[in-house]
Amino acid sequence: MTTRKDVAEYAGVSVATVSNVVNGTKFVSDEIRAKVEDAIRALDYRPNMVARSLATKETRHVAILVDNLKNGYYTEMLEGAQSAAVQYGYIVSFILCDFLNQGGILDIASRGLDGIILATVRAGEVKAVMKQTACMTQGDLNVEIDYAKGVSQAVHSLRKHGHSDIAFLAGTRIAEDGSHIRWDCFREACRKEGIRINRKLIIDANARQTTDEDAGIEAVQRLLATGEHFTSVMAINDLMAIGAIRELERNGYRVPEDVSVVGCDNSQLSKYYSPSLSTIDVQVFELGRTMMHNLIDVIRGEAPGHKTIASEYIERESAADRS
Amino acid sequence: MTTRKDVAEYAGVSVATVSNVVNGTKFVSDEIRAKVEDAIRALDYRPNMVARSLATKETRHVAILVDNLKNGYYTEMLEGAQSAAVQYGYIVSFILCDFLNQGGILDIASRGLDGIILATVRAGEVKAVMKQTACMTQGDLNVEIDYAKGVSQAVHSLRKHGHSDIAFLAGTRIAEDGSHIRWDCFREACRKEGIRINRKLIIDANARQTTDEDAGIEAVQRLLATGEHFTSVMAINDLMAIGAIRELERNGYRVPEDVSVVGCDNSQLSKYYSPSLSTIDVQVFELGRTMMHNLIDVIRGEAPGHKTIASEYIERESAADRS
DNA sequence: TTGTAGGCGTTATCAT
DNA sequence: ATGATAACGCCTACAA
Repeated sequence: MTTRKDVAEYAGVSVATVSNVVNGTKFVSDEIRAKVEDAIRALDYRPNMVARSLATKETRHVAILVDNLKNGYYTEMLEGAQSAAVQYGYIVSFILCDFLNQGGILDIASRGLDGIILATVRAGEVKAVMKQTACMTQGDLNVEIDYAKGVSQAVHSLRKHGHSDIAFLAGTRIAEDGSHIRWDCFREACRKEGIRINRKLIIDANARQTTDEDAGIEAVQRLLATGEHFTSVMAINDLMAIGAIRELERNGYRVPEDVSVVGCDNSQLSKYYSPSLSTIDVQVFELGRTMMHNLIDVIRGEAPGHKTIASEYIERESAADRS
Repeated sequence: MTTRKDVAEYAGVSVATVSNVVNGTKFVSDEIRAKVEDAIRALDYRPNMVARSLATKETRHVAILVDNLKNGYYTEMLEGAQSAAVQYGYIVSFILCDFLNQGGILDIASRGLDGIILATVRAGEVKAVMKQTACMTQGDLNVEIDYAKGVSQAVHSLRKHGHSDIAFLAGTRIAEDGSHIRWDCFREACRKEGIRINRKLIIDANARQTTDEDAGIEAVQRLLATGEHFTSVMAINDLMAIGAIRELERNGYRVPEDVSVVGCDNSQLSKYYSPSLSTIDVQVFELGRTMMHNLIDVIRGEAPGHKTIASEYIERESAADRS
């Protein structure tokens, strides 16, 4: 491995000068700069990031902590995050929450990461332990998702399809992962559209810890048990929506002929499921990109700008006029 | 940040001794060891990985290079890889091929990564450039996938369902991503089952560069154009299979009543698609886990053991007796 | 404008 | 069984 010293000797200058041309730290005369650059080329020199990190306390290495990679939401966010990171010369590691327990946290603390994005329900838990590194959630990074637009488009569309009795499947993590925002948006959208919300059609806080397909099934069971009248269902995410459809069909309801169903996230599934799922698309790639962008701002001591991520209702087969 | 020197002073020993108890490098008397351990606890000392890396030339930081994260195949592999890495104290970064062009390669070369797993079609391209780091493909790491089992189970099942005219949608990257292995397995399976392969039903090397849903659609169009008789279709992956189903249905064929369709990969989609897709499950998590395990072996100078990853046919709705 | 030298936190080689 | 101390490759005052 060729070091900066090699380059200095080859070019007949001091190591400091090499540093200065590599980093542009100080002004270097054109003549010497050329000599150094030639030497760098000739020796195929590449600065050693590890040594640089030791000296500067800056690794240009960040991480993003996610619950899992099965959910397209997270992977798209990772892609977005990487797209921003690479632009600034940062390398990004992913960390799965599951492995955090296995002694992982402490290990991470010693790696000198410049920052960590916490894209997990367990953000608080992590923050409490990791004092060494800047651990930032979506909120800390000053980026928010404008669910209002997509949700209100969805509610508007449902109303135009003749639905006024809308059930809402909220899932359980209502306070932690931002789904309460969707609920707020839903309420607001109904108000705007002049739709009266029937409290009994709000299926809230179920027993299970996740908002997956089974949660959707269970929610519909509880919904049907109420005996209340409804013609459409909005779910907190696509998986719950799919579970809902499945359970509705099992009970003899046709979707969308009898009941319209709307999900949230525009996951890959929603497009391929049958009936294809009407859902709310959130620009998750952009979300990831912005979070990383802002994290790097924070690392550099700048205040992160505020950004709002757009959402949009996408209508597919699962929502339509009642037949 | 508390350093080793702080610990040494606090415990009244030398820095070298602290190292020895931290790393277990040399024998340390119980008495002194206890003092050091107390100091470590009292000062909440954590060794600095960056400094350690500079001294040892070992970062315990690896990367895995993937084409994208949209494909569940890759994300499951990442999860598997991480599960092994964390066990040995390695942190893993992911790198998307797309961002490699944007000056990324050189940046990576200087980070002192201990190793990189190349899970991409463009492996050769990368290997040529990255001489600094150990770049290893699945083959280099001595792990292979036993497609034969799953494929032969599938063919066997199709035969029992009364299918003997099986079309095979091969896609285009037949030489690069291991799909030719599936083709070999298919041939072998047919031989074992006594099924004669009709060459005209092998839809090979299409114009497009990808093996996605559209490729499946196009393949079926070409298949139908041959005018040959067939009652079932095997596709190189799930997305192509779904495209195939779509195009078959558009042409008035019912799946599985008229034509049975089998995919490959057991992606999340295959379970949710309607009709749910019969497919071949490959233990991709285990694949990722083993690759990382073997990579770490290589890093440590040991020869990676050979491992075969299992595959298994999973029958769902899309394959059945002809009606 | 360029060079010198001390320090970043560890490891590892020698002495003791 | 411990302790000094020179690397590791780079950055950065401070000198020249």
